[in-house]
Amino acid sequence: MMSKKCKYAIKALICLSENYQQGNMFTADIAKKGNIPKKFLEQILLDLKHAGFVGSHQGYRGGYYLIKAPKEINLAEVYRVFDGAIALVPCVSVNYYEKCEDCTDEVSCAIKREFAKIKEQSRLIMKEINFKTFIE
Amino acid sequence: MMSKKCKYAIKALICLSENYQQGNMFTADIAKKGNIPKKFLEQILLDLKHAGFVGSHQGYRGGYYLIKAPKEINLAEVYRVFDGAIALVPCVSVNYYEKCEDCTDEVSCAIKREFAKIKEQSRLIMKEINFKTFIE
DNA sequence: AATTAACTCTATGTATTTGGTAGAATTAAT
DNA sequence: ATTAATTCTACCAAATACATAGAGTTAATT
Repeated sequence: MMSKKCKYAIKALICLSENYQQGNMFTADIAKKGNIPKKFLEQILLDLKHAGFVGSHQGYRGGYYLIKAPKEINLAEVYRVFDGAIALVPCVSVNYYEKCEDCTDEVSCAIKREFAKIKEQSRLIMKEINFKTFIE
Repeated sequence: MMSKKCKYAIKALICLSENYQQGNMFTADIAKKGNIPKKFLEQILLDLKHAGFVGSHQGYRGGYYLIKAPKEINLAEVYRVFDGAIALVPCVSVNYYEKCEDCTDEVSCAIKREFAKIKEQSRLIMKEINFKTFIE
């Protein structure tokens, strides 16, 4: 399962995609529209900013806006920011590789072999889904 | 990511698959072979028993053995026992359906629409992988 | 019959993650 | 100067993950 944080992030990005190139949006409005706790959403939008998906204007009448075109943001990269690896085991992750603690021989590991296939399929489908597909 | 419990369960099932129709195995031996904490493995094997994958003999020289043929056990069903839904959002899960708390209109929800595709792909690939594929 | 070595079951414990809140600081248009 | 927004850091409670502990049950062997 995906974390709520990640789901909220996706909802926020959908909101901002619908408003793409039409100025910024208030956190409060995104929160209301997406039914997301405002203070929690603030954190999420900051994360999205640090990750380079959104930009912000501070001060009176400030807010958030999408930097990249909706089509140029895919689900895989957003997922990774909030929930980390797409892979189900760390040893097959490209972006978050870690050796499994219990593993004695990674080369011959059947779990690694099979879960590499799963990861690759998941990665491909999540890469195909972008925020234009969400708002259509 | 998959829980360690689920990974340990898969490792145990691989062990038992390799020993299919050759009598039972001791928890201690599976634990040693899989580098799994024995007491934790005991719980897991019990869960696998309650889920109908393995059988056991009690008492002196007792142990666990696979009930179903390795080919007849797929990854999707094992995953569900330990980590629950394959779906990334509860609203697209068949076996663990729940309405999302923050959802206002499930019918028009773009997240539901897109994540249903992801779930279906994941489900298919995980169903294809069985324990014969693991031991080959 | 006693011993031994296995599974069974329930309770407990600790560390991490998740989901969120609080509040002060900063910024900039009005 | 005021107002209304973002920024940043700290904190907190509940749930989950990852075990460990120990008593009880079972059945082959001696």
